[in-house]
Amino acid sequence: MERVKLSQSLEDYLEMVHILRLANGIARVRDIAAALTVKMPSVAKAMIELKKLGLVTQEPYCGVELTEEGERVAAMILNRHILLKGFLIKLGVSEAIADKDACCMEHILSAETLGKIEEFMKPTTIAPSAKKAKSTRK
Amino acid sequence: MERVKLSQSLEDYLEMVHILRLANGIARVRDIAAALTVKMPSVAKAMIELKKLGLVTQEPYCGVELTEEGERVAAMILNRHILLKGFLIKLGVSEAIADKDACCMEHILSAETLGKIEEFMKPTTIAPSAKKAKSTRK
DNA sequence: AAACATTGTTAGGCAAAACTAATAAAGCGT
DNA sequence: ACGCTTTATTAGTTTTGCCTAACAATGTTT
Repeated sequence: MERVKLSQSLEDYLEMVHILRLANGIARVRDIAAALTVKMPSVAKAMIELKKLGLVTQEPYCGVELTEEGERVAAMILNRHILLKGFLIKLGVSEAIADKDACCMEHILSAETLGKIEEFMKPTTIAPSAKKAKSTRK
Repeated sequence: MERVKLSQSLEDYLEMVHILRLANGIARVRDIAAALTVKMPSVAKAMIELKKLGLVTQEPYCGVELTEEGERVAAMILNRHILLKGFLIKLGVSEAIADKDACCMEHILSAETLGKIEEFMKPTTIAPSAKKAKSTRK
């Protein structure tokens, strides 16, 4: 259980790889760059880091793939994002802003805070992995 | 109305100057460094930046003072911090973690989200979208 | 007042994360 | 197949924000 500590930036890249693969089946450097509004060389460098960390694989000039571990970590980050976005929307924040703010919050909040938010959301949310599943009826 | 856009780091320094002045009457480089767990040269550099921006003044080898504008900005940041900390505590987060997470959140949340959190914190106000009032009152 | 301790500053280095410019590989279009 | 466009990589620069080490000023002790 190698706990890899990713920078916020690398978390964003990893999450976007996951999202693009879910959406398009493939995560291309071009699209990652566009989605995160950075240039392609920034993506290339980030992918080198993520490869070093064993979270993604990539054959030259091909789409980026996730390793098993990468998939696990990316899903965790994405779940945080979804949780936080839903939370903000529940507070009355508009969807666009909720998405943007969730994207920042997802990298910094402590496990404790995330847990409390999850509790707060329980009645209405699709709990990603309900740890203490109680009245988790949908 | 010169809207100065501070980095998260500079916001932290400015806020800490304010906090130390409120607590001790004076903000010394030594104490700023200790409070933010950085070294003194980092504080010195940050103060140079804040001086350039007209937010603090400092005579060599003396405590750091806030300009009128600096005071205004610092108070705004501190208010955000207090709001967010209270919000997290209301969600059930422990005080120490609430303080730490509030410190991160205060730099990144949009005005809209802050506004909604403010509404949430004063249930006496007219609920804009009356869902189900959270019975989390003390 | 001289020596030492504390506090503050300056100089220089390092790492992260972005950028531009240049190069290389792939994919088409005729 | 040749050239052009798109996509990806590499090299090198910039900015930010931290650090250590060395130096300067201030304060305290005797």
